[in-house]
Parts: sequence; structure tokens; C-alpha cells
Amino acid sequence: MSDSHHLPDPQQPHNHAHCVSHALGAAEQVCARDGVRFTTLRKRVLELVWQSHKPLGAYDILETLSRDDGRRAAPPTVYRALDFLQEQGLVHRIASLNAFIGCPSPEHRHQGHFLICLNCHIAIELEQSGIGDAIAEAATSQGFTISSETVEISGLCAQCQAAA
Amino acid sequence: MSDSHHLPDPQQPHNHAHCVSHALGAAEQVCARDGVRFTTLRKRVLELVWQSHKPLGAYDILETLSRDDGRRAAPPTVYRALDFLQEQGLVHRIASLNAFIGCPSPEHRHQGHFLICLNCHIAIELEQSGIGDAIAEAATSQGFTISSETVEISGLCAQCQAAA
DNA sequence: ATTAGAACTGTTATATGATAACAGCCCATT
DNA sequence: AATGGGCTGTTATCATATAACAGTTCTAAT
Repeated sequence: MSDSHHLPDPQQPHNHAHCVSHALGAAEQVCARDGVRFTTLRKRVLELVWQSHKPLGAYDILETLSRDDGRRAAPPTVYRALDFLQEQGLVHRIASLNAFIGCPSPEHRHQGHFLICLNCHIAIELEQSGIGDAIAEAATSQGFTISSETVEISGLCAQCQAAA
Repeated sequence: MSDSHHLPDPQQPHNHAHCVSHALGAAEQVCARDGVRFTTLRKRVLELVWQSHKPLGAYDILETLSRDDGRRAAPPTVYRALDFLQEQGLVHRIASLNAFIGCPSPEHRHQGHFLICLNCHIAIELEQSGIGDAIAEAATSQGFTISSETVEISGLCAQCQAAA
């Protein structure tokens, strides 16, 4: 499967089913490549995370899961699936929101850098931004070795500004 | 009071009392300038946050406060003080740790960018790093208007690497 | 096919972080 | 000295996350 086509801009109206199927397909591939199990539960949780481009709380996922199954799921069920998905780079955690969002390009491991709209709540992952370089440079200048980065920029997206 | 002298490197041994008195002095000034009340409680909380260069949890502060007073303080007491201190730019919140750290230069309002050591837990605020510019550029290119930034880099500081 | 071990999921209980709502106090201005 | 706004105390509760252990399912090796 090729990834050379562009994914749609999350802010624009688009056929979101494509986003979901792309994400699930990419996830299958990543898990197969890495020899880890993409179980039904993990797939369901990833699918729920991808229900929109808005970061989703673990308890929101839990509630949907519980509703779908008719019985009460417990937090560890969801957190373990989310832990797995994070380890595989299939979802990112947004620390400033205590929430999770699907990664649009999980085939290469990376830290997510996000623009998060305070109005529509959509989070856009920056893919080629120069932020990583600036961070690497700052760290190097202090003799600091990076193991993970949290970069979350909140504000107003272009669409919401135009609407206001 | 002049701020033209350099503050000590938090990672190096230093007379930490200077850090604390500098921070409290700066806080007095900022509050006077902005016409807000630097009450005893707010001062105590700021002092506790400055007890080290490690981000400190709200409940850690609460516990110390309770111990000092002999009676049980309640969470809102601390959270309200922390909210105030954040609004004045006197402390920053570290989202990835659910913790708070004193700002070394509160006289000019800014977002903190941090290097956080996973070993010694010291957080170093980057002051002139180019990260802000890279973020501004990325945001502009997307038509995004920034209202706040969370930049938290975790890894190993120079001292801890040398020690290992 | 069988089975033993590892990995995954279920379940209960609890830890940890943060806020809502209201009462009472303090203090600056009149 | 009165008054009103801002600060603090207090109780209750919500929100997020994890520990610990039991039971189930899958995989790999026989």
C-alpha cells in the first residue's frame, strides 16, 4: 500500500471514512511488521480514537465501548489498549488535554507536534515543521539528550478565525 | 532592582537561597506593578514551589502547607494560589508531570519551554532557544493563531549523563 | 491434536489530580 | 464604622489513571 498520496486536511470537510480506513490499514501493517497483535479490542479502541480529529478522553472511549457492549467496561481495559497503541506509535497522547488522538503516519516513529483549536477542538499534527530541529538544537546546546517531546500549541485554527 | 546579572545554572551546585529571594523579590515587583495582591498564602505557595528546581505537585505543596500549619489544608487553597501565580506568570504548569515550577524571569510574560531530566527531575527553562520562532512559523503557515504553547522535552541532563 | 507458557482481558479496589459550591473573613474605600 | 469585593476555608465530588490478581485466549513446540 502506498502512502504517497496526501491525506485530507482535517479542518476541511472530507470523507472521514477514508481517514479511518487508512488509519486501520496502516495499523494492521505496522503491527504485522513489528510482530505484535492487533487484537479486536485494540482495533475497536483505535477506531474510536479515529471517530474524529478531536483528541478523545479515555473515559469517553470507555463509555462508548460500554454502551456498544451492553456491559460496563473498566478503565484498565481502555488504558491498556491505549498504552499499546501509543507504544506502536498509532496514537499520541495530548498531555495538556489528558486525551488521545490517532497518528496519521505511524509507519515512521516520531513525536507528535500539535496545533489544537480552542474553538472546534480539532488537533492538527505538524509533520514538517522545523520545530523538531529547533528543539534538537536547544537540547544539544545544553548537553541534554532527548527521549521524548511534548509540543502542544493551543489557539484558533484558520477556519474558526474565518468564521468569527 | 537590576536583572542584568545571570541567574545560576540550576543543575550546578549553587546557593539556592539566592534563587528563592530573587524569585520572591521579582514576584513582589510584578504584583505591585500589576496592582494585584501578593498575599501571605500566595507568597508561601510560591516559596514552596521554589524549594527546588524540580516541578512540584499541588498535593506535595498541600502536604507541606498542612504540616506547617498543624491543620489539614484543602486542595482549593493550593489550586487557587497556583492559579493566581500562573496568571501572573510567576509559575508555569508542566502538563506532562501535572506539576508546577517557578518562573525565573516573570517580569516579561512568556510561555515556558522546558528541558526535564528523567533522572534528577530538574526542569530547565529555555530562555533564548529559537523554539518559539519555529513554532510561530509553523502556526503562521497554517493560518493558526497561537494563544498558548506547551513545550516539554524529557531526557537526560548533562550532569546525569556525566554521572552515568 | 495437546499442552504449557506467554500474552491479553476482566474485575475490584484505590491512587492521584482538580474543581464546584457555598460560607465566612479580611481589608481597602468610602 | 460601614460596605462591598476579593480572598480563604470547608465539604463534597468529579476526572484521570493505575495496582493487583484472576481468568481466558493465543502461540509455539511438541
